[in-house]
Amino acid sequence: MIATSIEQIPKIVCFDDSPRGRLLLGAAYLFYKQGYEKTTVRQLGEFIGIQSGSLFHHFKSKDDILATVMEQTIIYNFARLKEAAERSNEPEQQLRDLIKAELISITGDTGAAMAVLVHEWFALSKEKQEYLLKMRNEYEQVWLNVIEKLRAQGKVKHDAFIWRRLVGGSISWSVTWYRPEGKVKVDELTEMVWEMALK
Amino acid sequence: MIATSIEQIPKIVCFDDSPRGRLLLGAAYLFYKQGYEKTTVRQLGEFIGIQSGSLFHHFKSKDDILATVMEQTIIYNFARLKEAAERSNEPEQQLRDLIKAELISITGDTGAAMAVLVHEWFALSKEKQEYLLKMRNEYEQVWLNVIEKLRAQGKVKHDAFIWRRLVGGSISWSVTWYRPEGKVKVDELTEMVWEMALK
DNA sequence: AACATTACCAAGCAAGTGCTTGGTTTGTAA
DNA sequence: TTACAAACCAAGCACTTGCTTGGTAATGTT
Repeated sequence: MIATSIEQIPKIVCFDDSPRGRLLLGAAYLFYKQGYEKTTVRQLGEFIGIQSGSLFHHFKSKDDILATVMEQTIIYNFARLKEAAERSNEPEQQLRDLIKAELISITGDTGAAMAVLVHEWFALSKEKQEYLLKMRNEYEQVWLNVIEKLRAQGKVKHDAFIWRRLVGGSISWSVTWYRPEGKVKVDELTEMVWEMALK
Repeated sequence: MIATSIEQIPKIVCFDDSPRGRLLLGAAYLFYKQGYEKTTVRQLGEFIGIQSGSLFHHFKSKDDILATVMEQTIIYNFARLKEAAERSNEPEQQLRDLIKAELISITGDTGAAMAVLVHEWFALSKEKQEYLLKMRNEYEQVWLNVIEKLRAQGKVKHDAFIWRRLVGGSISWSVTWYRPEGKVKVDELTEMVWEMALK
């Protein structure tokens, strides 16, 4: 059910394979599986194969580890979202690309890290929340730009913020049930969300 | 920002005003605001005005407190959902009533308790998860019955489970942003979700 | 070969954790 | 008034927590 060492778990693209990167990978996995509070520094140390005290050579606190996991996750997925937005000039297609990009972020290669980002948000100190929120706002702006174009074309009628939140909810919630190895493929799911959002 | 005693917080209809009920109310509030793991039995005791040890006269473990909060929340909101489903025979109207009922559960009187239910799910022991999952399935069945009727009428085309999860995601996600005292009223939000779901 | 930097270990401290124990107070009903 | 259970207190036990300290090994650069 739950892995006991870092060799048994899949890589996450956000983290390189330096000692520090492996530490973050292990942390993301354990925080994902057990939650931040339930994961002890001793367990994390054992998981990646070092003494618990040695963690604090790389990071100055447990909280700092969490914040770094989240930061790298945001940075990576922000880049992916922007890339998706630039793939087309046609807003309906742009929307499709954004939906798919976000679904992949959440259910695909960075899924565990994204789950941590969503789930352990308020385990963070206030200052670090504030810092990460700024990055989050940039991310949301990519969405809002596309939505506003759709509104200008009369294809979205409601308030852009609320609309985004409803659609974002559908997508984010998939972390609780979607399994990439199941029979529903990401492209199908993308299409379903897209239809709900626009029709 | 965060209350320091139980008199300062709003009541939750799931819990009566016996000593036990007040304990659950305080627990729901603190678990909601801080998370289950971060809330200590000492803090909970102080919050409701008794010694931490006295909590264990009412419940045999901290885990047991959490499970009871969740159980009562499910029972109450299951009743509310069933009531909503029985308010009409016309599936489109039934759907509207279900959406509104769930939005009220999450954003209204039982909001904090529902947030705990969603957020702290895997802080529970496996056995208690299993027990509560049975109740959760009954709850979902109410939804699926209505969706199947809509499918029979050709108003929903996709798989019922997935459709429910996308709609449920939009609704559940509202816990992260919706404020009842804001300008958007529940009826408007209900309408928006309803349109997304059906059109 | 010499040095500097990075990575790590072994041990442990101070504080906090859930929960137990043995006893006292409070409310209720006969 | 007596009887009894429910509600609670004061103290503390056994254990775990994040993190620090002073040192050693590995790595890379000149």
